Amino acid sequence: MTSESQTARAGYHHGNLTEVLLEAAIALIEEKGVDALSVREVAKRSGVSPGAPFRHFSSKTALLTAVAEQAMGRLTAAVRAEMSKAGDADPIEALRAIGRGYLAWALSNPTHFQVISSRSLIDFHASPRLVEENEAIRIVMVDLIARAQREGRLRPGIVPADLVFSSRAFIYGVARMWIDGHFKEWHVERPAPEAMESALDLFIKMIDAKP
Amino acid sequence: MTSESQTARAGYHHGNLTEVLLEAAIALIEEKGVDALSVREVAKRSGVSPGAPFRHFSSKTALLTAVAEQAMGRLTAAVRAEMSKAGDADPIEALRAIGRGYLAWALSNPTHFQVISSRSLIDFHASPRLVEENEAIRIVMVDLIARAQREGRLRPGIVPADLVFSSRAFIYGVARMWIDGHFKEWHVERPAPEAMESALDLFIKMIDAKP
DNA sequence: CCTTTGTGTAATCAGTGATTACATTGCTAT
DNA sequence: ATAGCAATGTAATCACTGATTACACAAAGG
Repeated sequence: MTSESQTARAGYHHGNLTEVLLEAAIALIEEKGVDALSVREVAKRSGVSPGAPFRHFSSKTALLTAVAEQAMGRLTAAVRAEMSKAGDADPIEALRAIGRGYLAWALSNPTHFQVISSRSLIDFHASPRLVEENEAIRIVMVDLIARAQREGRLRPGIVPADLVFSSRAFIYGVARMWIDGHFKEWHVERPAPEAMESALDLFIKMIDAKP
Repeated sequence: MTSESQTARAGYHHGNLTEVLLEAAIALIEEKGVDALSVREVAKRSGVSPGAPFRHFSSKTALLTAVAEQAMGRLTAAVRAEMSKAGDADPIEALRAIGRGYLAWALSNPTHFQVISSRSLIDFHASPRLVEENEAIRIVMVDLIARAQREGRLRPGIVPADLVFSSRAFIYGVARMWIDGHFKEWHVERPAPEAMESALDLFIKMIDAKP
């Protein structure tokens, strides 16, 4: 059992450049930020010539899209994990779990989140995985909100379809304010996790029929 | 009365390059997007050598920060205009006016909005104007929400300070979803202005003590 | 064995932000 | 008026970027 299974570095052919490039890209993004990413640097880190990555990813955008696919998988996993922790007895609590999972993940993986939500760095609609996984979470929200209304758990006067959009907008807004560094300007002094949790709390309180 | 008051193009010295560069930058951003902006192109459009802009803006970031300052002025103007239309009898309605003005402006000036809210394109905290104008609007919100609570117009259980943050997060989330092109994925079929208006409506309904 | 297909290299292109040395201008003080 | 000075524009250049091309090498299959 030789130790070449990880890197698989033959002399000329690299073996599994695709994966290595992805890892290198992620590491680099996490170190220097998304804007400072260059495929040349990724290539250098992978011990390969500057043009090599283009054999595996047709463009820088394609590389970042692949990064986004991996990230999206982790995001939905985090959301689902938080949901199963909450159980599915209470639809409102399930919605809170989604928000919590989403925010917690965005907080822990700012650069990944940035890549996912950008539409100039990646080509979102060119990736079925991205589209489908995003849609899956949306469907879950639609169902939960519909169920919440049926069970009278929703504040009267709220249109379900509008709430789906508004919930997402709210969570996305909180996450992006963090990512974009707006907390300071809005005098959020508490640690980010607490601030997000209490923001989430307020929103849930606002949609809930009764405390 | 010669017609050189606008451009003031002498032979060698340009006269008012600073302003012309700003206008060219804005035009270019509006044409090709923020990412495609280059100071070389700005220089070319202004009929000047590639290095000239750096006499007036120490870096590309500084140029974009200047663009942001101008944009921020227009944003707060739009918000204030909408506020004065609503009058200040009802604090809740004043808050709605802020949200409406903000969203309408973001919708009409997507690229400008993108520049303002970015923290990698511009150096926000290096510009007193940006910081102060942002803070001014925030103070208005703080006051309005405090007043709303005093007058019993706020839904019980809402902490004013939390609502300031959450309101902004919500509005920012809606605006960014639009800017980042997330409406399609979230099945917002209606025209954007309507979608934003009804999202705003829902939020106001949620914070209001009683319809 | 020999061809075909995939993969990496080397060289190169056009375009970028930024810096430097230099040219030109116009204002100000004598 | 004119000498000097500070401001402003130019030209050349640097290191870097994403991307493309022609070519070198290697493994797989007939």
